[in-house]
Amino acid sequence: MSRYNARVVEPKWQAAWEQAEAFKAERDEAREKYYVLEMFPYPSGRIHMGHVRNYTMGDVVARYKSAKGFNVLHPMGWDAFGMPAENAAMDKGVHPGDWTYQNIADMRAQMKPMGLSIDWSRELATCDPEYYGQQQAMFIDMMDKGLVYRKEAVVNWDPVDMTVLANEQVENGRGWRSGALVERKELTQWFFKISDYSEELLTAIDGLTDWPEKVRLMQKNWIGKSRGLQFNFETIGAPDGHDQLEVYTTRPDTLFGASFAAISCDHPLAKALETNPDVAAFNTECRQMGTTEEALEKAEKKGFDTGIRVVHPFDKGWEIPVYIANFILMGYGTGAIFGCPAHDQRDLDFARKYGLGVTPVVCPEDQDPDQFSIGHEAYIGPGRIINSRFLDNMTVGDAIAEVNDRIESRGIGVAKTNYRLRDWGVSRQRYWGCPIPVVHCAECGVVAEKKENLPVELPKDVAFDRPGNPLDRHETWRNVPCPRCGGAAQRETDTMDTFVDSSWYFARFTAPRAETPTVAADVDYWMNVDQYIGGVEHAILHLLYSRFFARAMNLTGNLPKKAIEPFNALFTQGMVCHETYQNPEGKWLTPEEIRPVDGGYETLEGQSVTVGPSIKMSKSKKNVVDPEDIIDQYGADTARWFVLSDSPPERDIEWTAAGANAAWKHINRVWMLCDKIAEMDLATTGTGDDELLQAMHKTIHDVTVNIESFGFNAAIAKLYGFTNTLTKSKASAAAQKQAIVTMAQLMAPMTPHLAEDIWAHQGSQGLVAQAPWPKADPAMLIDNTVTLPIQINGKRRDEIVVAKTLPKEEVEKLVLENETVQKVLAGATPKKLIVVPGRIVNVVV
RNA sequence: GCGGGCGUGAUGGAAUGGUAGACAUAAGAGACUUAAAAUCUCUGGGCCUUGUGCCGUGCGGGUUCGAGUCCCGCCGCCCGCACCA
Repeated sequence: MSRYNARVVEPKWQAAWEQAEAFKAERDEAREKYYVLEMFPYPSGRIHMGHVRNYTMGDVVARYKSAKGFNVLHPMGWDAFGMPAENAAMDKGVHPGDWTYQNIADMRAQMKPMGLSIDWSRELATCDPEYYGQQQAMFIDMMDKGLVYRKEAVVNWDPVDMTVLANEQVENGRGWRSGALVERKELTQWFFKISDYSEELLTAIDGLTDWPEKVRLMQKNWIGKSRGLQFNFETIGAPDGHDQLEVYTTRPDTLFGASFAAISCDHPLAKALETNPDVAAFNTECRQMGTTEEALEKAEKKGFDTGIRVVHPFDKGWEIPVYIANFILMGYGTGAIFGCPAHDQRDLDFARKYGLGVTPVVCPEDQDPDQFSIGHEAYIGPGRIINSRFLDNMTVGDAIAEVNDRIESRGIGVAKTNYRLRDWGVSRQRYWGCPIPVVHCAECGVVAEKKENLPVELPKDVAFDRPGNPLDRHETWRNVPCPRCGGAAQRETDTMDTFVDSSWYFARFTAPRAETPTVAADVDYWMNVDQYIGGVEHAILHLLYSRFFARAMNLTGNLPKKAIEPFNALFTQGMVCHETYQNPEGKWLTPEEIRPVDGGYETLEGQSVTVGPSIKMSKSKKNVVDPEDIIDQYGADTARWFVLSDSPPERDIEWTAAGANAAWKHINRVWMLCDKIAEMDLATTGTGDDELLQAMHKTIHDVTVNIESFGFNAAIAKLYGFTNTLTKSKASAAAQKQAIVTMAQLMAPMTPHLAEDIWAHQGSQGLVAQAPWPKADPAMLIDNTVTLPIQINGKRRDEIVVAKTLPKEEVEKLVLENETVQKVLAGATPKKLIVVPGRIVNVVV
């Protein structure tokens, strides 16, 4: 009897696949293609269990689809630009490029032993000039099509480090390195006009039927279409040029409940008032809040009474105070609102704080309008309009229409559809990103680089010993002739958001070495991505930007019309979690730093260990398990089997040593079974061949259905079940051999190395990786009899076994003859008898 | 704060509105063994009055012959919030 040794077997089959070029994807118009893609990783240098789970899922799909006869494309690349490389440069003095390429080499070396069916010949990194040069070409094309523009936008500014900070680099309003209070600063930045596509991106969501409903909802809410009214108030006491204040509201029906107006601290009027030191101080305070919407919304609502008043559009004598408020965003609507505290919680909180009036103007149907008042909760539901003169007694909808009509007919405003989606700011004041291929010329202005000069490569000789962007101070790189007039000019030193890099890599994979961004024949054949797999944390930004970019690429001729929705199906997988451990001092401990004792753990030094909840694996909590260690110890198949087995793919999975060990034991059990069967004399007869083969066909059917529907854990449960059946079977050698070979095929997407070894051990020809998927015989799936539970008043009390084809009347007769039913009925007739054929019987008494 | 999701035994989870707990882990008992490991077999939601019993899918209501599943209201946890990737 031989034992299964993953350490020997796995590299052997990986070499066999490589030699057979089993996963090389070649365009072949005669075959139907299938494109599987997992979200490509950031090259941090170490793979983690989240990667293992993600790529294993993709690999199951890729190997399954390949067995089903599809021409599969399953590539891998690196999302290689970004801040960590610059941080490493600052901390360790290494060049971001060297650091990144070393990490890529390390991670690739950790991934290869997983046995993924990846076409490595298509590997790319977004920091390859070969890649980002094509991205620059598309940027220029997009400029030509009017999809790119510049405008002022606010950034987090660290006044000590003299640098722009990312939101994650701002901690409690201070820069993470300097500790200085962060300011909001306005810079001229590059934008993509994603807002041109707001409506298109919204309506097209309805066509994404194979995306999770939650992701589609999140995108719809993010785009945030609203119908509203944009109109002008006349102002009293405002500086010159501000005799009107334009506001946007989605609730024009509440206009008679208005008790204040509020503007953003970045609103032109607020800026114009900064000659008043109190206003300047308040605005400065607002600007120290950070730029995230979250910070804005969570912060205590504060306002500053400007002393300016606006006149109610329907009552010349009604003056409303204008506040500068810290919760109004300049980027949404007009950066100014009117507040109706009775029907908006934020406005209500604000009004209570500053002692402003709260007049209810919408009364719920079941309330008496004379008694209805607002306490601590705003009323945002439907109802009848009250306290609103000509609007009284209208519905909310009618009142909105009426106010819109009156405002429009007076020419002081217009009903308008608004979107929450803002244009995509792509400028980053950093070195390690794709340079924006533009030159600033004193004569010609902003000029795109000539395409033949692409790529605009990042200079290698840079240093990070000083704050700021090294591109800004790199004289020879920066000073170049103007592409148009040839005069002295300067390169743009902003680089692109890394989301740009990841917005088209899936298209580049179809022709990764081409000298144009894409090649028509290749994108036509391979696009779209048939199955995209990644974390739900990308539900909005990455996926929405990619949808936009695909449309832009279509406009610039780089992508066919059919690919403007690039991902046919999307699956979002859960995270990998692990228990957390702390010593008595509260220090986090890794799973290697503890050992089990009765009912718990202790440190290797014998200290007691507090076990915390299972949370996402993270370096800071030290609850990480290194995939490399697991693969060394158990082999890749064990790791793959375990990350698929215990939890539904969309949900979080808890990594446990016991679970990994169980997966390993099972792989060995299957191998032993295979070995036992291989040693049987093929002429050996037995009993129960039919039962075994029926179980086999049912397993083929169940596993197939479960893989198709991403029920990998359920597929594995069925394979466990079939292993038990086969272990106990007394069937003939021929039937058992057929069963074990079929099982190898069914396991191949999850445990490809074991499957190959069983396949070879049973004397099958070629590779499982290139064998067709087994087919379930429909005739073998039908049971002749069925066990029917009998419920009495909805509770299961007994069961009967009947022929599957038995008519309903016959079933009813049998049920009424049933002993348990007779006892309960005691001679009476049931009130109701429900027979669901093949399912259940319910007797209502 | 806003948007989205999730919640079932000791544990991970299964279950087209139709037998709740498949499959697996931990635990217990047994077989084999000088012993241990490994392997195999059995038990495996809770309660009591042990019955044709009662309770049980985060909590409270509702719809239905029948609800883990559908609806309403809570609670808890997780993800995203536009410069992390």
